[in-house]
Amino acid sequence: MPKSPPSTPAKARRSDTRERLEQEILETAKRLFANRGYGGVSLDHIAREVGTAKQNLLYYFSSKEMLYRRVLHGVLDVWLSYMEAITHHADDPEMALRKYIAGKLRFSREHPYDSRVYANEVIAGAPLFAQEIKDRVLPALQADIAVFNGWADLGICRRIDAAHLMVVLWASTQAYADFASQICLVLGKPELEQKDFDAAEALLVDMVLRTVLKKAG
Amino acid sequence: MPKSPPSTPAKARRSDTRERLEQEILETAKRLFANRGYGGVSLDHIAREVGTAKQNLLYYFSSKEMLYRRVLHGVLDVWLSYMEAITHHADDPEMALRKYIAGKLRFSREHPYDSRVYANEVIAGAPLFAQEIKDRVLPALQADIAVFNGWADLGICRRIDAAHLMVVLWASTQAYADFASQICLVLGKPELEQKDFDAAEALLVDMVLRTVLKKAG
DNA sequence: AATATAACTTACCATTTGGTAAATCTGTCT
DNA sequence: AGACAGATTTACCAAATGGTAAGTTATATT
Repeated sequence: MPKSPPSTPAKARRSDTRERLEQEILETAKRLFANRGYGGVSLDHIAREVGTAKQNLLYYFSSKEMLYRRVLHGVLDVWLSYMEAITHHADDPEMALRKYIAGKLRFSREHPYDSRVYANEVIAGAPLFAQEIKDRVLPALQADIAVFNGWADLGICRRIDAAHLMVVLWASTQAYADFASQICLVLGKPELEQKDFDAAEALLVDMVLRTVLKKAG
Repeated sequence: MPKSPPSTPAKARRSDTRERLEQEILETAKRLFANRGYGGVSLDHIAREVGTAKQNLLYYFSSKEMLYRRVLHGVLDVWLSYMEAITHHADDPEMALRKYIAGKLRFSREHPYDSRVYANEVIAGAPLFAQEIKDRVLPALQADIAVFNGWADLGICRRIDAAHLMVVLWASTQAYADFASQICLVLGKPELEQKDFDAAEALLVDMVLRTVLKKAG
């Protein structure tokens, strides 16, 4: 078998492996930062896990802080990509809320490390992250809040404190990633399964719809 | 003025100052662990903040890990002390839930560092803490869940998934300590005020009562 | 006042930390 | 093949880390 088909542009291959390693470093760093926090992880630790030398990390990322910033940036990309449900269903409160809750729970299930990195950073007061949160998260949240208030204006749902509702939704869904270890203890199982996420979704949807929607009868 | 009244038992005075310093170390360590995580804080850092030498910390606490364990133990004491509302009002669902939500929010307001230390530990998978959580938190939670199920059995409230409801309550209330920095951003203010906690309480109580109670009409 | 003990400090130590500089290796292009 | 840039390792470094051991000061007890 030809180990490198001549049709493949040679130039691309090297930068491909570079990108792949870079990505692997980011993923590994994310996992470790998620579990032990920024201060609890050393470059050497990350490098060993990736299977390269610490100095090679510093070839890819100029410093530990820069590596962390890149991780955070990626986390935020993922986080935001799951958050567009409400504004995308701005005409249908029930659908929007269902999608939103489902999406955020899916995020917790599919990206627990991202969720925990984010949580760690926020708990620490977002020292390296405040600006990016202001620039990217805040507009998204405020758009969602505006949608809620628009519904109330139109009279198609009850007027509630949208900002605090967002907090409740955000905290409740994120808990299934961040606090999974303790939820497992409560549920008496080694790890969360899909049906646990389904149960969480059912409860949350129930709670939120009862609160937000105007009862027909 | 007599600097030490003879009536005061001399023996007590030395151990009093000892205890006071020990307490100050624990408080300072708690604050720093809360903000930067276990790995992000050094003994020297804590000592400087307290105003003593690192080696003196090691006189009071045999190692960094032991100090951290003591901090965690204290955190759990406080945490549990705020969690007894439900079982103390086991005859009145509405009152129990109101008190519970109010209590947990008060915990977040009055003990944000405790809350964050706890959150950090749980996010990390509770490596040093799993046993103590099993021994002390789990029974409390299961008692609460049993109370919920008892209400459902009696038909005085709807049958809901009590474990997940506890998660929602826990996460939502704790968020006002752990994620305060971001909630402030959303609310557009430098720090949370009492009225924000009041608004959170109103919304949460509204949501939970709508979900749990059987509507009269 | 003398002595024992508790409280604190000084001096050290091996290891680990994030980071730099230079040397080496490895594909790629002419 | 040889030059060249990209990728990786080797060799260091100063500072910080958790921790030990011995010394010094303050405080009780006799």
